[in-house]
Amino acid sequence: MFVRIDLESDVPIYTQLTNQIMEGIATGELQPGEALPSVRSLAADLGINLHTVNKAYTILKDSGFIQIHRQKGAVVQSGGMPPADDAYKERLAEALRPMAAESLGRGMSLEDWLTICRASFEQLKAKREGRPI
Amino acid sequence: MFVRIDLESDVPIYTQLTNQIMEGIATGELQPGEALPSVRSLAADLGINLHTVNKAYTILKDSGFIQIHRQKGAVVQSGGMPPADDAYKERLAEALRPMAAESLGRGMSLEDWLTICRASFEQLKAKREGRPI
DNA sequence: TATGTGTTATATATCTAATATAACAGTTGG
DNA sequence: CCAACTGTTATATTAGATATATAACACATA
Repeated sequence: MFVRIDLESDVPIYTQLTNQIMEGIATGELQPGEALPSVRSLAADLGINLHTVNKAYTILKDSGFIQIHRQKGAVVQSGGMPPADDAYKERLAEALRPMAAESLGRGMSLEDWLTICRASFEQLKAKREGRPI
Repeated sequence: MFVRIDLESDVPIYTQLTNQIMEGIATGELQPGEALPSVRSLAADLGINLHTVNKAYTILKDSGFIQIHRQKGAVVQSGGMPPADDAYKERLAEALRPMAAESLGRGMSLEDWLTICRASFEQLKAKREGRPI
């Protein structure tokens, strides 16, 4: 697995896991229909508890990025990813606001800001496109 | 004061406070040299504890957005705001990554993403420029 | 029938968030 | 000088989040 957990980070382990799996899905490193490791095996691999992995899986299931077949395991969503609807865009804008405020406060220009935003997105997109489907 | 606290939010109160004061500074609603309310009066206004306000003030002081004169109170930084140096830009990019990943996963294009990023920044910037110095 | 899924249920330890009091050091206004 | 106001420090308590440890359950399947 490609997951790396930082136990020193102040970001909760289940959040790190959720983010990295989501990133894997976004970049195509994890293909639709592809099986994720079982909660027990991934927990063992990472040296963490089964429930911590389960919490990440549950979050991803609830937001629609994976499916969980009760006796078969977790699988990357194959019936289309959840849409970027208005509700999501609003949540996104809300989350971006404090960052935009701090950047503006530190004297960044709109161009500075957009450069970093663009880089963050393109980096992931490039990863996906450099990958066979 | 312009601060609104949402007690139902899962965002900690001191973080909400920190963000809103930072936003006030970024938009110019709070001018350099301007005094902030004392920890006790702001806490009373918002119906929260003095230490919660103090925590927000301490974070803003440590990051360089306000100064604290021990017996005079908290004042918006007048000696220049902290810069958007490489360390900050790296932290920013790191924080943006999970959001970019989810947006990409949900099928947003680079243009969709940049539109929302631009709007978040411009909204604050416009507020600042529509304000006399 | 044994094994491997996710799930549920308890229990525990540790840390964060928030509150409640109280006191201290130093400035400032009456 | 004295009362009032700053931030600061200290202690204690409550509630919740995070993470772990065990154990058991329901269900499919090899």
